Amino acid sequence: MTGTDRASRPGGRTARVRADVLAAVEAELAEHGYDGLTIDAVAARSGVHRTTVYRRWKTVAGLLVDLLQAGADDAWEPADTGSLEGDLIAVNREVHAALTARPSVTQAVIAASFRTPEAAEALTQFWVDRYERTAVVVRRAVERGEIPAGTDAHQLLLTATGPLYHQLVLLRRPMSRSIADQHARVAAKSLCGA
Amino acid sequence: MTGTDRASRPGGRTARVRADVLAAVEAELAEHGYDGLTIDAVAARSGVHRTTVYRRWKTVAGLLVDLLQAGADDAWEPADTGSLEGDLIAVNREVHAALTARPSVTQAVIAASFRTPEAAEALTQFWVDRYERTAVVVRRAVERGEIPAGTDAHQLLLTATGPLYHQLVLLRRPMSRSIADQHARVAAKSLCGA
DNA sequence: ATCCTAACGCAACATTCGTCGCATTAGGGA
DNA sequence: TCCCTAATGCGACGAATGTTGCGTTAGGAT
Repeated sequence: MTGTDRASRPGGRTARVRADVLAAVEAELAEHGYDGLTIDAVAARSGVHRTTVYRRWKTVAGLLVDLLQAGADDAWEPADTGSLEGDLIAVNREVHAALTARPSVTQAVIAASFRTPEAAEALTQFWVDRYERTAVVVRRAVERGEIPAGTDAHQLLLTATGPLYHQLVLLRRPMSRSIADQHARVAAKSLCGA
Repeated sequence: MTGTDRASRPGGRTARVRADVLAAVEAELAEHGYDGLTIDAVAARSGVHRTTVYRRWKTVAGLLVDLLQAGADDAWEPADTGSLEGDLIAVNREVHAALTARPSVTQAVIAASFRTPEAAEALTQFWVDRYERTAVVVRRAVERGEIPAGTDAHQLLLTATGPLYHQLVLLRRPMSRSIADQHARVAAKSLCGA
């Protein structure tokens, strides 16, 4: 026996179908937004049959989850600017760019996460991973002596990014990049009273 | 001529139907959450016919919007504790309670806002109103001399409440009340470097 | 008390959504 | 090259969702 997984065939056609479908998802997303994202429309545009899409991705949210994972940058890491404030500003600018892009895949995935638990779980895992990686900016700040050793990295990052997500995603109001920077500065100085 | 709106009849039966339907919405929400909230189920429970619900509320989101507006407390105003920090802590505790309640009508309406533009608009208006009313805590702090006169109230409130919404709604992770308090304190002291 | 009509109930219809059984195609190993 | 079968295509089906036309009921004004 070979010992490999017998029940999979990720070869040529399967990969091509996946690429076509995900491309169609992105295109439909750009044209009609998340609301107009239908399995039928994706199937029609990609040239793949409805049934195939249903079988492999199950739901609209599943399509977006796959798109999210396909586009996940495994090599991502936060910028190192030399100061906590600079690092947090860089992080906030990335978040700001992702949320104000048109169309925003991030916004679409967030919307999907409110429909099916699978999408919610995938998005949560994505963010857990991202916030864990970003925690290094706090550790570097501790090593530089900018902030005390016991600082809660997640809470600090939440202070920086939370206002952006709330304003741009939930309140659905605009936010300038400079205001986003200011929230990063507030977070960086949030320990001055401690 | 009377000059009143001729095309409306908000009388007895109409009001009763509305009350029954909204009560059914709340009950269904409590039992099955937002996912299990179906127009058919609401109609069946309320004893009102499907068609009537479709005609008056159109969508599931419309039902929640109406529930939100019906439950909007027009007399609401933030607590006055005597200090900016105390006021912000009180605000954050209200937000925390609303988001961690089970079932949370707020969470349900947020989910609905990602489905139809009408729900999104209603929720945005609701929050705009709430944040405007809450701005009085900042004005009081300015009068007491706690913070400078030019302080941006919305930005300050965003610093306090943003992390809560992000953690509890988008990241879908728990947050203790004491951490919520801490975010309020961070916001209150966010101007120490200015 | 009587009339008008907005709002509602009812049933049939149309559409969309998701599933199932079976035939066909095309990787990939022997 | 040949064979096996995973993956896809295809059409039909059932269920859920939303719509329409029409008859009936009950506010509310006269």
